[in-house]
Amino acid sequence: MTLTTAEENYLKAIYHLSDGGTKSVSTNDVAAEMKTKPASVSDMLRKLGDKEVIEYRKYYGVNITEEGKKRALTTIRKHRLWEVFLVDKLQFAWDEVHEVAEELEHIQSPLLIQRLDSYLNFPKFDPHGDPIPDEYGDVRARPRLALNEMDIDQSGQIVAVKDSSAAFLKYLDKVGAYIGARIKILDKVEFDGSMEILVDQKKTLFMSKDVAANILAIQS
Amino acid sequence: MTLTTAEENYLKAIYHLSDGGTKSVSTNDVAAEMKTKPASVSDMLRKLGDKEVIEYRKYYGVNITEEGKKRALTTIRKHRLWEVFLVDKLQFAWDEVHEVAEELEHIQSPLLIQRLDSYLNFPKFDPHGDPIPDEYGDVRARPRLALNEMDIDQSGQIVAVKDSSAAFLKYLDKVGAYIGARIKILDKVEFDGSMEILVDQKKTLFMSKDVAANILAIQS
DNA sequence: AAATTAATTTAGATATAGCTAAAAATATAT
DNA sequence: ATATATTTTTAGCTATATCTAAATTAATTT
Repeated sequence: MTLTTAEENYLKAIYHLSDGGTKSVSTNDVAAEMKTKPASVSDMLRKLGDKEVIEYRKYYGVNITEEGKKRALTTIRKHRLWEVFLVDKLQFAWDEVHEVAEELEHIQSPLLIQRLDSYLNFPKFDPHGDPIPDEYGDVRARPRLALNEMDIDQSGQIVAVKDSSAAFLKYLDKVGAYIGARIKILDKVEFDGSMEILVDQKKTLFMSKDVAANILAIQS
Repeated sequence: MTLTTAEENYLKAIYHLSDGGTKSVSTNDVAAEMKTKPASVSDMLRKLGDKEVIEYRKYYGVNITEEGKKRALTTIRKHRLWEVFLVDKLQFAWDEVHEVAEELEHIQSPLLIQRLDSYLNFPKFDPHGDPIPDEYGDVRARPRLALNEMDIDQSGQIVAVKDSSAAFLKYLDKVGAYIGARIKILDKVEFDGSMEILVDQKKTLFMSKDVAANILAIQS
């Protein structure tokens, strides 16, 4: 059973909204995520239900099935591998890759993805720090915490952002923070939660608690 | 004015059938090329005419416009660059790339193509030996001749095939001929036109005139 | 428990891209 | 010049994916 591009996009949205299939999702939430109307969503849910990638009970929202989860993870895997390709090989900035990857993820060729994975050296994370599911849909997430949750003198590496709006990504770029940067917490101001952070052992950065809360790191 | 994937495919077919825009093309020919019905083609020609990429006079076939030529060449450029990527970087065989490139060519991102071109070192020919149009649609074809048109003792390099059916490509692979192979004509049999050819200064190949006529080379 | 509000579905549109069958236009043969 | 054959177009239908407006169901108040 093949899915159209539109169906794949809906399924991916449902997978994300359901936190990886752990909770059910409402028609309205899907409509908001897909930037479309609830009426269009109802139609699509019926179709996805017929194809047995979701379980659909009218008026009571949807749950993703095991088959649906597998399909969604394949699409996510393809999206993230293409993002790695664009950044590592074609010198795209990490805030420029999303739209193109959104198109590339729908190319149908298991061989292509297998070869791409190998060509990129089997990366485990995309340029935003999100984990890349393996061929079987297994994901190894690493424990991440926001910078404002780290203590003074702790060191680590930036691996992701919570807010991936273009505005925020541009700001990070400007101040010299990036995915992969090694960081150390130099100081935390009790009063407002703002922080002083050492980046790559040379640059010192001041940031508000709001900014710090949107940057995720792994400890080292 | 953007074209849909289907429109891009029709335009590409019309470009090829018209020999690069030098002659007009009939509805029936387009239908045969696109493996669809003439009725469907009529509809599409009206649409492409409205978008001014072809000039369409009912019952008298179509001519591609300058704008249409530019669009078709962009699609061809993308297709061929992706083919180079698949063969050079992802170890695809040259007879496996067509279908995937047929999908990849529709990805919309001028930046992507510019970067891909640079990443591949601005290749001038695809893995089948066909020329890759530059950003402005310029194509530099090199004079090619079929092996059966070459004389004894002439040397050259295989750059393309006329018959690119899977069967023929597989046969070439099997006997050790490939795009890029250096060749030398050792002997030609008057009686049936069959030939003896030295490949890469080591392997000797016997081939019928029919096979030789389907392999194109440049002289050196 | 009835009324109101919110969420969701259905009904009836539109646009794209295809199809078949019938009609119309062009080309060819007698 | 007329008849026949070929080519092409039109008309009307199907499927996907969207929409708006109306109807229905579920949830919340009073």
